[in-house]
Amino acid sequence: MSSSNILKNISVDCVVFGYERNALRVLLRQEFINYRGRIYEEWKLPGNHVLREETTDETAVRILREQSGIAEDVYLKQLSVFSDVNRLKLRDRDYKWKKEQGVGDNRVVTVAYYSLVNISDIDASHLYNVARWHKVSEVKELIYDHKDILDTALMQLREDLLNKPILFELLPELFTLTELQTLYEIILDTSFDKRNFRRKISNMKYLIPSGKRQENVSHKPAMLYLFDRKIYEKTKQDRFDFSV
Amino acid sequence: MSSSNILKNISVDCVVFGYERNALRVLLRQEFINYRGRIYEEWKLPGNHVLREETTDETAVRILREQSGIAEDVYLKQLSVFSDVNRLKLRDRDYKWKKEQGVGDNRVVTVAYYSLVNISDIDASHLYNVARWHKVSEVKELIYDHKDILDTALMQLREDLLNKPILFELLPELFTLTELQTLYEIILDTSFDKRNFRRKISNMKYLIPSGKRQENVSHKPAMLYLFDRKIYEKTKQDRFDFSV
DNA sequence: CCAAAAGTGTTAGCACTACACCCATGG
DNA sequence: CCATGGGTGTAGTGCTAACACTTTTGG
Repeated sequence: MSSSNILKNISVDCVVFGYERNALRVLLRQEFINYRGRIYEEWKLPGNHVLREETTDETAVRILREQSGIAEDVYLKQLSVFSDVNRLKLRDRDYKWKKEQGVGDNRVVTVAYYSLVNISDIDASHLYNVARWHKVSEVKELIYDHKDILDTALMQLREDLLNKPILFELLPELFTLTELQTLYEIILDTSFDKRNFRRKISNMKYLIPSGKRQENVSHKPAMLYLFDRKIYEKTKQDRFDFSV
Repeated sequence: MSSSNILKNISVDCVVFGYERNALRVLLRQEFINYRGRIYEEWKLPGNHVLREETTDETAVRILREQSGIAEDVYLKQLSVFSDVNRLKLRDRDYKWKKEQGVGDNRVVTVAYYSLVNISDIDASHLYNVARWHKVSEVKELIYDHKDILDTALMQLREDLLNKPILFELLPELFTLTELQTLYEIILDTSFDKRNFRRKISNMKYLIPSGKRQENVSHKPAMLYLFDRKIYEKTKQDRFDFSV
């Protein structure tokens, strides 16, 4: 990568959320940092510098493609800028490693994005370097300020899912109402009454029973639903409700 | 300004909203651009490059202080990054002028903030260069992509004021309920029923009658209210309501 | 027939909407 | 006494929350 091609002071980091085996997960990349004679195993968010001829949105798409094998259109939203002067220097070994990467500046402002993907859509063999899905609830420490970024993304996701039908992005095309409810409950860390949840769902005209049912389950097979984006775009309306 | 001190590729622009004489206003700075033998009068948002040793939040505060004489704590919120590759080149005369400013790079990613201030709190004599309050509804064209930034800020403001008690930031410390209602109506471009509005208000525990009343008005003097931030912080609660 | 999850209705309280008149003040 | 904006109540409607049992399938 020719350094005149990249903006040395600006990067993009992506918080890629997925949902698998009853847990919200985040895609992290592994790096090994050699510091004072010891090898540290570190995890970081997929990220990269912004190229001179690219918007930050394009950088985010490129990161997803190059580092996660995510080729299709996915939900991607700009979160926030992280610009703390010492964000790369919070731990000495991170900073030393950063300097070894050779991009040549130690002041990097990063634009964070978050993304929602359906894990089963992703060809795991395309995952760049060592990248793995981690349970969000079990992520303790990340390189630089990436744990802050992850925490911010999670807060934003919780807020967004109350106002926009985005959780479908985490599910396969066809899903059951119980799967959807469980997903809401896991991310919001709460629980809902099944009947009330379904009544609310049935007011959402863009959530459509597909006619197909689960197969090979040892209980009454559930109806599979799908999210119709076109109907949503047509019927959504701004909420006029200043409640706080 | 020594150019080694500043980040050439990163700036901050501030959309400063105020409210005066029944209109939402925005603070704009005037520049005269000499282009092909003609002087163009241009308006822009207050903005500047980020210094090497400062966060973008700090840049925004500095811009408000230096360019608007806004010294006190004001409401300030990060909006979004604008990173279009050609955002400075939308009009040739803007781009030529930018190059004359001598910061030395033509690829600038800007972090936009929006701010809410009480115009009467601001000492107008401190306004830097020529800066004036413009009716938001009458702003037609701005330099670079600043009109886009303003439009985005207005949309964000409309969304935020439905969910957070931020409009008080635009009013004097003591205000009447009619003033508050008019402010909502102007920004949202709608109208509310007076009794219903007041019922809603009376559910907001942090909105307190001060005991004082208007003076020297030729009608029944209205009660003056104040916004109690401490009570708001204590009593606010997350809304669990996925309605869309 | 057992285990497991699917699916379904009613009631009570609360919030939102629509709507019209009297009150207090300055001039 | 007039003009101006301040201030108040009620009834109907729809959303929300709480709550338990029957159904369908695989094993």
